[in-house]
Amino acid sequence: MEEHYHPDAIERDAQQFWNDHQSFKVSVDPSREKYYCLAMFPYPSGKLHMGHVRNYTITDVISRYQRMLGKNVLQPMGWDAFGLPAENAAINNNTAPAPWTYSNIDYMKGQLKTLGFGYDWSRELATCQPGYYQWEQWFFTRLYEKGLVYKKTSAVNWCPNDQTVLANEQVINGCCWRCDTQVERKEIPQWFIRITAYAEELLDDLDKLPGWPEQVRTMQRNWIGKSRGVEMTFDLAAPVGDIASFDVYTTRPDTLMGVTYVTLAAEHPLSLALAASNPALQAFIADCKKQAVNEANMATMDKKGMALGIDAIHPLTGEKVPVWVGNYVLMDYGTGAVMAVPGHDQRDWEFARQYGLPIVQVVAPAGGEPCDLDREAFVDKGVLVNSGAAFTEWDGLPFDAAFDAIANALIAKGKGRVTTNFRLRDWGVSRQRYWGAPIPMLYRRDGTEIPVPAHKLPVLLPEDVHMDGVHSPIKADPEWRRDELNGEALERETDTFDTFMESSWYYARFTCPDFADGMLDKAAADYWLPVDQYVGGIEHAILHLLYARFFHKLMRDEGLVSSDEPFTRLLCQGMVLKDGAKMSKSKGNTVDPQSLIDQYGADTVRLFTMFAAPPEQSLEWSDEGVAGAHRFLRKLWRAVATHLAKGQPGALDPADLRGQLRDLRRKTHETIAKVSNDCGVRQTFNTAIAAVMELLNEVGRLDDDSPQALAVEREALESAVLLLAPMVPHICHRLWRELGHPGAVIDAPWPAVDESALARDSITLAVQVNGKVRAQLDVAVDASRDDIEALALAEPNVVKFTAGATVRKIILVPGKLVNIVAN
RNA sequence: GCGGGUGUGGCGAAAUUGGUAGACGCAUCAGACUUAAAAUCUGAAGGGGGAAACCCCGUGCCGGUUCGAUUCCGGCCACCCGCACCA
Repeated sequence: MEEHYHPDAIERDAQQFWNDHQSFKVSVDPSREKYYCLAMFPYPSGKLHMGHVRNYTITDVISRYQRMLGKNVLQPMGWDAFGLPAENAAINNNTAPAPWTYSNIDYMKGQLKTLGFGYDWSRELATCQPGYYQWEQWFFTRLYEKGLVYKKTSAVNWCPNDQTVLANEQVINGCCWRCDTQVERKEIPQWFIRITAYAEELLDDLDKLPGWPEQVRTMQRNWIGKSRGVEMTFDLAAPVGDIASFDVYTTRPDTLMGVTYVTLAAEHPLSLALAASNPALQAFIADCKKQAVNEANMATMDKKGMALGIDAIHPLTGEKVPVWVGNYVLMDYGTGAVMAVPGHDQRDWEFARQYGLPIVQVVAPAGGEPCDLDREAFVDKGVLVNSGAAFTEWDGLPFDAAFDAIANALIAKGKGRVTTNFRLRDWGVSRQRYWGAPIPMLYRRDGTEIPVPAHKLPVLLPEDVHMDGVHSPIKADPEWRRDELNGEALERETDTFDTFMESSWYYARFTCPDFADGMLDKAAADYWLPVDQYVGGIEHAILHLLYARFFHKLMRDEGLVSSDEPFTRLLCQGMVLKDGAKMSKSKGNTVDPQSLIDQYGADTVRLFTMFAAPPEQSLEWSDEGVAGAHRFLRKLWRAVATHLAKGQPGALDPADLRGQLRDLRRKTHETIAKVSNDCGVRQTFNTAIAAVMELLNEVGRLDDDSPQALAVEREALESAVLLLAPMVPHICHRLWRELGHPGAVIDAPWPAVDESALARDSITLAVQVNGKVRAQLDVAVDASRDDIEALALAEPNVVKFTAGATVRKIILVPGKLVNIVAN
């Protein structure tokens, strides 16, 4: 065996072997247990960054570990190929999005190969291929026929100078990123999918996902935001045109008696009706529109309002309350109108203070603590006070009783009803951009729509286009827009799908990427789905993962898949940081994976990535740490080479081991047990690697060249190679061969723990006095409680700290410690 | 603003069910080998005190529960992620 570790040749050879043997190509095999391991597929942005490397290394380690457990492992890879950056890159590089995207895919695929990931490349797909998006278009028309798709007007960011729609990302400080013009909100017709029809199931089924991080389930629960509340009608004191009333929704009907005004959205029909004859109001509404469509902005901006000069009738008291318009009420949410209770809502309180509106208290702390509404609103649930002269019997009611009493009073008057409300809104899938899947809809002259029939699919996106930097080429092309059906001239929809559409079902298409007769091949999908382990960034905790869960249920209801949920286990990896900040081009703190692979080899990069932090935590990049990982691989190589140079080991006789040989064999099996648990259960690969490092340190301390010692050392080194094989597969591929095995290490079984090797004669206990460690005590493993207590009390340092005190009790934690409580 | 998370040596981290805080690695220092360097190996090391044995302090901050808290509870602070058209 060569004395020195040369990763370039070793890695080339191992990759050649896997390629020659088609090692990772898999097919349906009902006789074997399947394991589908999937990383969130990349956007082909140009080249791999460290976040990709981390994501795919974690996934590859899990895949290879599961393979060693004997499973039929599917690990595919593909490209989330549509999206905004391609349009910008095409403009900057004077090319079109398609060639830019395909060339990036080509380059990044080469990089993935040099990292040695075990993908079944025969299943590669890119979402910009017609063979992929045609099924998405077909599925959308199915949803349309089922009534799960509809069109409505909705707000977008509009640059009045460029006359174009902007993504949130393209709005910088409220202005267009190209021309710095102040962005406006504009209502345009767009397609929506009724995710709210599945809100209840999406919420309930979170309980069926014990393999997901609790934090992600909590985030999704809060995002869906199921609430029980009351929808009620406020009549106007005098009708405005044909508008005589409007509805509001509240989760706090207990505070209804504290309503001192109501606030409408700028786009509310009532606001618009009044604006027709009110130039000041027109100006205010126009001003309200001068802001981006972004909830974070909405929540943090200065609240502004204007009195509409009309009154509404409180549905219970019959009193008049003024109607206002406010910039913070959005037409998209709820009914576009809110009842204001400044005494018990902090936002309303601030608004009331600013405009001199009355603040009244109708809820008091249940425990009678003081609260001062001059300082802030009292927003907690409490008991009713001052709740109207006609309803004094409500005073003193706690929240639940107050909710029911007031809801019932509204119901009795025909002014309201109890409803379940979701914060979740329907999914707007229209994008006014070119580089996406065309939405398969056709329009008649009268504006009515027809879904594109299946035989006319796919609606192809032309790839040979010129980007002018502002407008979508398919919107600008009258030829492309023209279509016909049965002799009737029709116009095509020119909006494209949100790219979340493609990423919502790619995991299912990977089971049958070339299936030409439908969206999914049922046999393949039923065998491989659901995905056993999904791995990706925490930034996808809500949107992507919720849409994919939704799509899975839609596909189930179409009879395409048989499970309720797409991803059994989810691992959200942390970010890669450098100098404490997220690695990003804009911060200029990126590390190019390629240069590290060239310098140290893929195994070093993989090892450092897995060793530096547990997968769910952020990972602080360290060039010195990478060098350290490389050093460890050299040490592993040298350990095997040195061992082999000592000659053939004898036959291992486990029953006859003594002293350091028995200790080393125990360490070997303790390490197998720990690494198995760390990889298979805890998914803490950093501690798994640390355990193998400890084992190798012990091997280095062995000073015995007897045939029996070589046998123990052989077992330790072979175990180390097997345990590290998922993480550093190239070097382990070679070392396994050097150790004399004819088969490849990828096909070797995961090592088993010999329980008998773990046995000990004695153990060391910590002895505490009042919780502080005062001594260490070696005792026989079978020592009795009495013996241990006597030995502990006799320890000199224990005697010193218990002198003059009475021993109150002695706590014994078996195998760990003794705590003597004395005072 | 709302929702979720994180906080432990000079640094990345470990402590798996409430049980010896700092495993493993990086950086540092000392020693061995070497003409020298690199590489490699050995050792030291949380802070403070002490010749040593050993003692005191210490897991963002304040408080609580417990024989015992990095771990559980309450309140704060700082930073990070998401907020529906970035992917």
